[in-house]
Amino acid sequence: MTEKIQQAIADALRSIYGIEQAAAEIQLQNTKKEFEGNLTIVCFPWVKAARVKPADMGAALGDALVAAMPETVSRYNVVGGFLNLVINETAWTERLVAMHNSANWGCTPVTDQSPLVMIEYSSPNTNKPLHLGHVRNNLLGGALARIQEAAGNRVVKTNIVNDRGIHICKSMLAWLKWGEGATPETTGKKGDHLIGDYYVAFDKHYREEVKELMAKGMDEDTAKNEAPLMQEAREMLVKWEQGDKDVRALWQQMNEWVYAGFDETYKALGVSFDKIYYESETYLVGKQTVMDGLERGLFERHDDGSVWADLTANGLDQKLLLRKDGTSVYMTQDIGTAQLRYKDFPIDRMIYVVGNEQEYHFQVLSILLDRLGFKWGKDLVHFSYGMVELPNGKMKSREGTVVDADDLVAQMIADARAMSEDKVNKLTDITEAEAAEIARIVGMGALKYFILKVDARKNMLFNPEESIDFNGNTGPFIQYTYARIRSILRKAADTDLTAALTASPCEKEVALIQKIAKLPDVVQQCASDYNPAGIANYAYELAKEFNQYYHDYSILKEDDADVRTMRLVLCDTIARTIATALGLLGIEVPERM
RNA sequence: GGUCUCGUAGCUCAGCUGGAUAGAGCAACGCCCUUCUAAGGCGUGGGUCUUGGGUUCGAAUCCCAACGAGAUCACCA
Repeated sequence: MTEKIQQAIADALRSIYGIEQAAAEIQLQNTKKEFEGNLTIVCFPWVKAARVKPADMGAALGDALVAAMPETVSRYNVVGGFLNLVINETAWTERLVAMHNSANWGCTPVTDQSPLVMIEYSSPNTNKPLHLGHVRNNLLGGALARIQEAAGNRVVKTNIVNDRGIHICKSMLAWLKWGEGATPETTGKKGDHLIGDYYVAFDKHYREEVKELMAKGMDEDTAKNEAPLMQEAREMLVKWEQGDKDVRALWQQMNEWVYAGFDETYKALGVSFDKIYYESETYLVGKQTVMDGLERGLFERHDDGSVWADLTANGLDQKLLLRKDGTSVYMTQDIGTAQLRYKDFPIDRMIYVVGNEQEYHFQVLSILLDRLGFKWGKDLVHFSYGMVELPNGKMKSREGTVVDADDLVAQMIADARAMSEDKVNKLTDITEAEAAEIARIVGMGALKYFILKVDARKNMLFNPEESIDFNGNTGPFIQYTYARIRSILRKAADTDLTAALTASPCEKEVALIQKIAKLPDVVQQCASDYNPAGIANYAYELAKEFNQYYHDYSILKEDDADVRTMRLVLCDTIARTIATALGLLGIEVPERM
């Protein structure tokens, strides 16, 4: 419909004023509520070329449109340079039916020919449990993946697990020293939390050692370097690299505990991956790739044996790729991971979901991958998101000011449960299992929406003192709207919603139809902007608009059967649209709540 | 110091490639449940869109500068 109107305007501009204007670029916006009409065309862009007054142009275009497509444009009005079109009610009915019948409403089908987009997200270290920052990463990554897929891309979700390095050795060492053989089974702790405890223990003892050494007159840097615990950790890392049997066995064991813990958290968050890479498997590939690049003359070796990339041509500095002892750095590992991935998948576009503190890293990685010949390297996307801050600053694991992911999830679900039991008209005829499931869906909905509704680039504030809301602009508000509609539809289960609609929508209903109709555009836009928050905002606006309608209009009690059916179709389409939008964010919808 | 983000109501945030009188939620106050689910709806109050220039029919939006907040510029990952 919009395409036809755009074309008609382009035709009118040409025939009346001799202005050539590409139809697709003509902006049609929804008319503001204060004015009569549904769609608005802004005439200002052409008045100069046409040498007429804005209002005269509006009238001329309005006349032309009514003449050209009377079945769609029933009338118009002009305010200043704004041409407001009133679209025929039957056109809206047709629009509604088309959306209602659309099998996968709002989403573009994916084929074998669709571009392959790989999304890396989560990427945890295996020495401590996940916290709120990881939650943001995981939720954003999952949402991006779903949105890309809805926009018609093949999507591969990957995770690169940082399972090796000095930080793992710290946990291992502490466990050996003070763990007394503790396991998740003997302690009843989740594996990731157990290991995290030893990471903290290491740090505590280590700091004591440093303090003692400094008391003996050693300067801080030397003390940090020479503290016995740190030396032991380093020795352990060397042994690990050498493949020492005992160290590797312990490493394996502890990682398994951590993975079991992560799996629980991932499951609770509704996060999954198609392919998981481990740094212990990619870092050697990275070294090899760098060595190959060195041979091809892409990099250079310094006198001390270290290998560097010269980025001065790109306006950057030199970047180390291999230390003089031949060991790899962060960048080397990311190159190796890229190499493996490229071997595994025909990647067209790569998206890294990583915090904004690593913007420089990805700027460099992009240059290096491009230089190495990865076709997607140059245009790799660093989806850079802001930090989650607490009222008194950033989260710091060492200072214990972290919001633990598992605690938060449990708290949200408990809050949701309490909330539903406080309700005035709470559900009484449900089983314990149903109540628990609703609390899970609603609690997680509140958490996910809270995080995803804000622009990912911005730092966001989380105040643990104030629990996440369930009223207002929240996930539960939207879920509640869905549940209300489902309740109506259950009561009208005997109505045939596929029958031809004869009733026309009223003004408020037209506004809702216009809102629903935007879903495909919103999905496309949010996919190309990498903007999950746009989906959240859309879902909220739709839910809010529906709630007003729900308050003012009766659906089941409408006497006119034709109108009633039309309203049911509208409700059904809105429910599906809400479910789709929330689904893209990884938020489930309850049938009742 | 260089680079990159961000600055909108008391608080947390929307405002898409410039469009009509800048919007929500929370918090405060006042209404609305014998009526399809009150996790809802309606209303009141609350703003020099950090500041100053520029671009033009029109700027919260684009450009420049200043101020303020954050990130980054490691042989840490």
